[in-house]
Amino acid sequence: MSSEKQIRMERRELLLQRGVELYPYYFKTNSSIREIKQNFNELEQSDEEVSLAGRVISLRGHGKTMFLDLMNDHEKIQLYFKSEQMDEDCFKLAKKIDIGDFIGVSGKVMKTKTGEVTLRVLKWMFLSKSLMSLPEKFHGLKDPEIRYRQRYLDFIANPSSTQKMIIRSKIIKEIRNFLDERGFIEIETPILQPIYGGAFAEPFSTHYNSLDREFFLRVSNELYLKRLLIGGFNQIYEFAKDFRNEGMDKDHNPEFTQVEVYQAYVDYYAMMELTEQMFRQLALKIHQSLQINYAGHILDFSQSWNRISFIDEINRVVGESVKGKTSNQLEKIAEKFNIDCPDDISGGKILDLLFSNLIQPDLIQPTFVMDHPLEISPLAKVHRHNPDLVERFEPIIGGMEVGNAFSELNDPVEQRRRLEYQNKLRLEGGKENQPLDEDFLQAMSYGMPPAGGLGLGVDRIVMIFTDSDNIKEVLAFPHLKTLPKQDEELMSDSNPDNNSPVSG
RNA sequence: GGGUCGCUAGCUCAAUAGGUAGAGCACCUGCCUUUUAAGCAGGGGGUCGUGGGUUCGAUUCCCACGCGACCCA
Repeated sequence: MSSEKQIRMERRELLLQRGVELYPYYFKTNSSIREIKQNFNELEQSDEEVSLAGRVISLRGHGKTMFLDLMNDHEKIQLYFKSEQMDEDCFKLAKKIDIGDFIGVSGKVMKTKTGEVTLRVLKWMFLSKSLMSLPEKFHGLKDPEIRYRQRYLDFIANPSSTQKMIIRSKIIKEIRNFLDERGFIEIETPILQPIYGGAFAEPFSTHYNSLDREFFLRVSNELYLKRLLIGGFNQIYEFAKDFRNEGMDKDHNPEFTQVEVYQAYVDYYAMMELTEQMFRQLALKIHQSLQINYAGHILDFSQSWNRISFIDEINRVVGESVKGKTSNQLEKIAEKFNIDCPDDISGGKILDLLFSNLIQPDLIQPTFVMDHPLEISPLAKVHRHNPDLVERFEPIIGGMEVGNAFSELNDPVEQRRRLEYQNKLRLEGGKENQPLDEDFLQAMSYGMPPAGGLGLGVDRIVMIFTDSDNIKEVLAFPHLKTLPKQDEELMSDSNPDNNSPVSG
């Protein structure tokens, strides 16, 4: 049995025995692959010696010469090793380079017959020896399971995956710039919360040892940012990792990133404008264009977004007015459209299902869906012209919800009523309904300014700007089910002295 | 939650009307001083996702399960 790993292990041992340094502490470079490619002519004329570091990603040996491709910082350059141009031992040692190794080299630039910019190596050293073979050089790595479980291999093998991470970083930076330019300040709020709230979702729970009580990973940071409004901060935002204890699919990861933005003294119309401006700026900075490709469509950010009414759209699609309909009547309508409703579902929830199934998928161009039922929006202010609705909008792009925004409810008495109702539903079994947060209600009693609030799903925005059809593509480490083997290991590691059988 | 498809060498993929599996790249040995999916010659490598069942015999057929992809709810 001689697997490649074993062969490489033996090679490693042999080299170490010979006193070859395989894992040195540093390597000083004086150039980069990009720089060499950009300044090739000058470098060639100056005859200057340049040094580079990187990972060997392919290797072509020719007896007394060899060609290697070196990758660093997602750029690639060819290296040329020639026996007569370096110390004999040095060249012999080069025969021990494996694909995947990190090496440091110095030499002079040249072009090959075919015109490829190449570094003619005069000296080199190992920086790190690899024990595993990399994915195949031509077909690369395709298996989505390995791509996501061993994401580092995906980044080595698939430049488009790397590119998505780079764009993600740019988007986050650009949203920060956009908000900072407008006077917003970023404030971090707790991820571990004694009471969760601010969204419809089941939480992850954990145990806080020193307090000896259950805590929750936040499903939202909304109630904390509102406390900051109460505390006198007028324009605030937070990039928040939120955690919702639910399944994963194409556009859901249980752990996801939102940017939540609050501004005092404005309503949801101001938040719509802010959203439009933000996406315009993102499109220009990321793609240098107000039109971007997504899922075979051209999304146009040059215009004001479409604004449609949640209820009007439902009325239109179901062919009758849903105003005043009981949940039983709504359930019958849903059935007509082959939409299954869970037991004990509320009327508002059914309307939400109708909307997301029948209307949302067709909303490709940027659209604001406005004015949702009060019942499913406990933190939003009542609509100024319709007591059944709230002032709320969801930005929809490419058929996907990318956020949620309100004219924020700031009447403490009404807020208590609404949260008490939510809590009642929760106690009756509504797992996604939020508990009553007395501390938050007390804060609001001191007076909260009128405000517009906006939450945007960063992962989904990145999906749109990278033309990705799956949220896993835009997460560095998407959640996957643990493999059975891993499960066993985790159990035995975490409970080394637990011999008692686990029931259930 | 339901349906469809997939899981074969490190990677990308074949094959078998049921008789213990192949290719390319990668790897090993040798040759090779401008190659670039280098080339030539030789070689090694597989619990065919897991567990049952049918069978003289299962990677192949059946059942269950796991993981993943897509579609539906």
